[in-house]
Amino acid sequence: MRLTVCLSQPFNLNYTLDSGQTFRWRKIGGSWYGMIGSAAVKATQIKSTLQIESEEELDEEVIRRYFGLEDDLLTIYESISKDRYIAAVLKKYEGLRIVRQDPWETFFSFITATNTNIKRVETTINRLCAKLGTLKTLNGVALYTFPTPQAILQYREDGLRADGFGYRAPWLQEAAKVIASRQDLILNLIEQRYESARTLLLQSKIKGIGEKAADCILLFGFHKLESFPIDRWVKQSILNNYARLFDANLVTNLKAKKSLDRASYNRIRRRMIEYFGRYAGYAQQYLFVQERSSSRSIKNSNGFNEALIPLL
DNA sequence: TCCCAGGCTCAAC
DNA sequence: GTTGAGCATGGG
Repeated sequence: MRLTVCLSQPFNLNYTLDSGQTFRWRKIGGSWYGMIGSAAVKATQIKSTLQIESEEELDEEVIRRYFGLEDDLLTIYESISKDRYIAAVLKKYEGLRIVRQDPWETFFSFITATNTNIKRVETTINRLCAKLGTLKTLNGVALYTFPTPQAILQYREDGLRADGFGYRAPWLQEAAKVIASRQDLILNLIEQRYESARTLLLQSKIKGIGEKAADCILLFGFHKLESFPIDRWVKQSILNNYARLFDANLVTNLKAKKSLDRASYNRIRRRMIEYFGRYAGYAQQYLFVQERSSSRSIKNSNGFNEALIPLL
């Protein structure tokens, strides 16, 4: 099956799939290979079209929905352009969209992503999919479905530990158990708006899902666009660019401590949502990408931050 | 060898 | 309610 999706608004496939929201898409020769549901998909952007190739029948609506193409990005940009800095970052990564991933995969991925780095999340999760998922080959590229909660349960804690998930193994087991036994949770999370969905998710008391993981799950798995996850990078971006929004005590405290306590996390989260508005999640993702890239460029240069120069 | 990575849990105060 | 140690693992 081949499909051409016309893009009437900004979209950048590279920025979108290389922004730390997803862990399984692979870029091979200008095209991206990945899974949308149980369908292996090859996606190629040619100017303002998105070319889709798959063995399965895929509705254009499914593609649009997955890549967040139904978001009115121009309106979102207008809504979150609150200052010169964010405006410059939005310009730099124009077309980066929040995708709509499978909720269960998002649960699993962001429990795995706690206190580790993206590269390792990618390797461990892809390794697990190759073991427990169903193989789908597209143009000779091996792709796998994401293991069901039942498959994870059957694999047991020891299996996950052996595959490098470390102390998260029992948490992932617990998450699989909850998702397998309580379909109502997913349905309620889909239905509820951000704040109440967040409360519901944290009330589920699944271990490994704290403040930050919950926000990632709601943003990337349920498209709650208010959600503003604060990891180490976003925290750094806030210290660098938005300290003025907070009282000096909080800022001093933030600089001193490595990890963010629950109360501070929620204070910052609420303030940033208040500042950026109902599409705060989009602002967050652009700040995240910018902060990571500028950190890398510092390492690659002579202590001079090149990435920020063209911004301001 | 120590530090860090899309943090979180749990015990102690 | 707040704080801080401890946590699996691999890469720099």
